Amino acid sequence: MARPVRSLPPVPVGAPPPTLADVAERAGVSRQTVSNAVNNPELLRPDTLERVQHAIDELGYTPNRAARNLRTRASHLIGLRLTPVQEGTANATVDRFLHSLVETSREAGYHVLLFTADGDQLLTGYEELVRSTAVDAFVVTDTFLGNPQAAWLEAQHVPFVAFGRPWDSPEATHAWVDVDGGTGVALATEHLVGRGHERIAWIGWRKDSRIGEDRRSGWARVMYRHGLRTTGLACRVEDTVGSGREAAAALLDAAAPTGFVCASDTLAIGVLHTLSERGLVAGRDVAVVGFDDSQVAQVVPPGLTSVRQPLEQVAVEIVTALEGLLDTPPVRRPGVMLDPTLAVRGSS
Amino acid sequence: MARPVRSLPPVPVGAPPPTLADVAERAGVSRQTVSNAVNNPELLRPDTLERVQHAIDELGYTPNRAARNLRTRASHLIGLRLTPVQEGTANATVDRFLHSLVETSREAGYHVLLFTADGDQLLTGYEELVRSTAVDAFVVTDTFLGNPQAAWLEAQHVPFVAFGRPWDSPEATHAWVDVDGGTGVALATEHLVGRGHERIAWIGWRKDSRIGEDRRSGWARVMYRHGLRTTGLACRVEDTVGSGREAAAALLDAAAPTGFVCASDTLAIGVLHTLSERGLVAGRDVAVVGFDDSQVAQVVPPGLTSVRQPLEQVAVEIVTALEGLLDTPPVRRPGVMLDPTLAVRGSS
DNA sequence: TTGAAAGCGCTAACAA
DNA sequence: TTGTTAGCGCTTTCAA
Repeated sequence: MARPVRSLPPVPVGAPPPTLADVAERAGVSRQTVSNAVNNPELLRPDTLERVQHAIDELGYTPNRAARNLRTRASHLIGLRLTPVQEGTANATVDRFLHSLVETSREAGYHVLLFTADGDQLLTGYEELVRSTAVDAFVVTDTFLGNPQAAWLEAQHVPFVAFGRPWDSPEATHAWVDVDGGTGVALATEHLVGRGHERIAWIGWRKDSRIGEDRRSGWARVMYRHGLRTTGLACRVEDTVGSGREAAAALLDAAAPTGFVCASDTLAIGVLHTLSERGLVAGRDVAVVGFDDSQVAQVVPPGLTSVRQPLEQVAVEIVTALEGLLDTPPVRRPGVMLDPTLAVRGSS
Repeated sequence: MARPVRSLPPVPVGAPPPTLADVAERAGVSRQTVSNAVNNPELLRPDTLERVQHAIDELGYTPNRAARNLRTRASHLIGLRLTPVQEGTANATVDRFLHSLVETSREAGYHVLLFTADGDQLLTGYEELVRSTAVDAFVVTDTFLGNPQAAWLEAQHVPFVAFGRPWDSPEATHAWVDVDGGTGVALATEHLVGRGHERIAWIGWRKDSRIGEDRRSGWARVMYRHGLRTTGLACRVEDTVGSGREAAAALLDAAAPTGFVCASDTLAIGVLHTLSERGLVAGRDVAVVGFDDSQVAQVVPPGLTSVRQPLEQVAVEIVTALEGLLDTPPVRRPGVMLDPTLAVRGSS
């Protein structure tokens, strides 16, 4: 034991935690009154409440979760599937989002329970948690690729909120929160235009990516608005550093853009690779903007300008929606769309 | 509903999940027999087991967690405090570790529950979960800075496994798993020596960081072994990109090292900054090695050689230790030390 | 405003 | 090998 511990609880070490009955006996009231003191304090006479509260503090009582869950048929747990880590990319919004979600959830009285499930096991993962009543609701994060989770959960009447629009099913009525990628990219493009760039290239994802096309629209919109040429300045590739690198090389050769706006930091890093291979300096010779404001964007020299999603706010909106769904009666909210910001750094 | 859902469960939508009693009735056995079929199948006669199993499958029965938890006084949940995200650094091992931990835990029948707690609230966060019997055990990740969690948990007899040695309390007897940073850095230094470098600098953390000093020892050891000079080639700074950048500049001016070994990818990125400012090319003019094999190391041009912790293996060892602790009677294992590997990339 | 009774779904201990 | 009984700790319902 390295150093003195401040907040030693009144509970004797090793002994089972005190129960409602212990508190009741100590306070000289019935168990029910203690329960009310905890859950409906307004029902008690002030002096009784204080007496009970005192006993609770003395004993260090905290309601037993399992018992409460069994009785109320709720776990106060929110399930979140952890998506596989993509190594070799700059995609790392999970960390920031997760932290915000956990923090916001706690303020609402919920904890976050993680699980993994891929491929064929995907639905099974959700199903198991639903059937064992392990969680009250889910936060779903992969809303593209016609993901079956949302559909399944909706069909099962399991409460959930999606981070991401229901791209493939506009008729879906579930709660969702998303960030307007098109606006983010427009912000980025506008930023480059403001810096005097006229040949601004777009490196995005394959055409079947709805998110990619949405982001691309932000670039196209701003280019049109300023009467700037877009032909020959866009290309769509896979989301890897290598693809970004190759795309940048091809675009530089064919159209000599002075700025690049990319659908992801991963692609933008690819552009940086090409620049450094050609002895070009990002920010001085060619401007580059990424998307996600990853750690990579923050630390790579000379700093990668990037579109930043307001993940903290996303978490707040998600939890708010979740609270609504878990209310009795449930309150359904429409989708919530948030605007990203632009983190400007050396690369532009 | 975008597309057809494959695995519709037999449970009618909206209806409460089936209970043990439902299965018992359907199979024509007692509730206890169903319970045994689930938990101690070897007690049943094969034909009874099959009949019960059939009923379970038909009804899509999964034991209610709350009820089981209440009865067994266990939650099958493992608590993990999510440490704050450090923006502007390359420290992002959390993602990889978390994923491995969740996956390994599941195989052992556990789920991971996240919580946040900082500063004064630190112990309260743990305490609340302990008192409400929300989790069976914890995984503790910040074992430096004389962290009070481990001491508190140990004093409370709460099962936990630490990722990280008990640096500040060698007398501690709790279970831990750690990665040998010194060996990792030795690996890195040896790698540079093998490439013909003789003036290899060390950029580490402040002297009061036990982890930092441990990593440094790997560098010193290899340098001595090869009879290479270390004086004037080491410095200790804060773990930020800026500090790494400044340290690299100072070292280059004073001792003209041809290689840098750093205590973190964050510091190594700082070195890359200095190199690019001076028109030096990492990997060609000066070699750089980081620590953690972060996403940043993986994608930054020209690729940052870095010491990689075997986080998947760490998770496995942690869960194994946890299973031991939660066994009856508990099985205490000594600390487990794992060796890192070196991910070689363009920077060396 | 407080208390008594019942039961959520499960499993440990015992009995048959 | 299977069934019966009891009770984990809590909250809902109803009565005092």
